[in-house]
Amino acid sequence: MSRKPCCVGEGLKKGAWTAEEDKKLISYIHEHGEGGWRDIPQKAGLKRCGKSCRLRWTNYLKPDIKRGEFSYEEEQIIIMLHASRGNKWSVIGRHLPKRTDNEVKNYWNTHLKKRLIDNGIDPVTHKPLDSSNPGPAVPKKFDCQDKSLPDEHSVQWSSTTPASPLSSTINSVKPKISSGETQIESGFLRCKKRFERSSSTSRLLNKVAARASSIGNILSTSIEGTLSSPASSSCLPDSFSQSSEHMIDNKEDLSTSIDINIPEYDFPQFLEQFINDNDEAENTGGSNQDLLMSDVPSTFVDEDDIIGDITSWSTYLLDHPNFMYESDQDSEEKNFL
DNA sequence: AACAGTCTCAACCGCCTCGAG
DNA sequence: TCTCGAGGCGGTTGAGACTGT
Repeated sequence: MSRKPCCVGEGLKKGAWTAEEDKKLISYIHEHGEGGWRDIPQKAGLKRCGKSCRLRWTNYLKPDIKRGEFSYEEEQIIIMLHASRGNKWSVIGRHLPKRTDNEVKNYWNTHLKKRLIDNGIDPVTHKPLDSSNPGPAVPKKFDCQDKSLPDEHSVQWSSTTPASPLSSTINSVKPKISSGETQIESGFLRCKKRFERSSSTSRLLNKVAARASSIGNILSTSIEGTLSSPASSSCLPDSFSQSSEHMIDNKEDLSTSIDINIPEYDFPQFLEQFINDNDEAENTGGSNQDLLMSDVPSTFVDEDDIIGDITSWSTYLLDHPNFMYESDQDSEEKNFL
């Protein structure tokens, strides 16, 4: 049995909305609120189907919709969540305040997907496209290389540079250097350079990728409230359960209070902490597994406790909601140069 | 200036989910 | 338990804008 299309009707208008129609819809919703979409066209005096009205409202007319260019941070969030959730645009959209799922979907299809492919990353699996080579397949050049930068700022990956799927994917999105290129390097690029100098580059990159992937899972899972069920949380340490409850309690905050444009940026600090923690762990024999060749799946599960201290990890995220955001250039220069 | 090719994104289509009766 | 329908979701389309020649 096939259902009749909802928008079959005599004289129903299709296509682009006019300013007049927008005005009618807005004033009706302001007066009566959302919902009851089927009846709205008639009541608002529109020759549109209810579904069309709903879409127009949610994707375009709603007052708290943010339009325009996606920031680098928003791009990272999209990639991270896409790696862990796939084409769940509504889920991804919920993590981007004021962005609609439709906008996220469009942006992925027209920008990010293309960029990943250009950099040799499969946008579906988030793994290097050259799957015939099981080794450390990587883009020929570090993907954050900005053509506008002087040569000394171009980081070349060596053939042994590791690339877990997510690290490859995230690397593949060139940060947008703000106009004027006064931010000679983004914090991201500097982090990469720092990693290059590190003797444990491979492990670090893989772990960062693994943890980053997990952040996506943690955030998604917690915000959707699945961690609140005893069944799902019972397998986790008590400390994490408490932490996740804390996250759930704050899900409203997470979804609404994060201002993507906040210029604060703790990523360097986070990396410092991460590197220190990692070094400590290695010195004490706590982490001796080289993940260089490991294939961290996009839906990475920390079964082997690679993300050992998940409580402090999630706590860090809660305390530093802007950890991925661009820093003040000066303070960052001090940290990295 | 004119045309063709490409890109962007608002809007549509059809299937799915879930709650009400 | 089943059916129905509203709302939600993801995939796709196509008009208009943009870019290159």
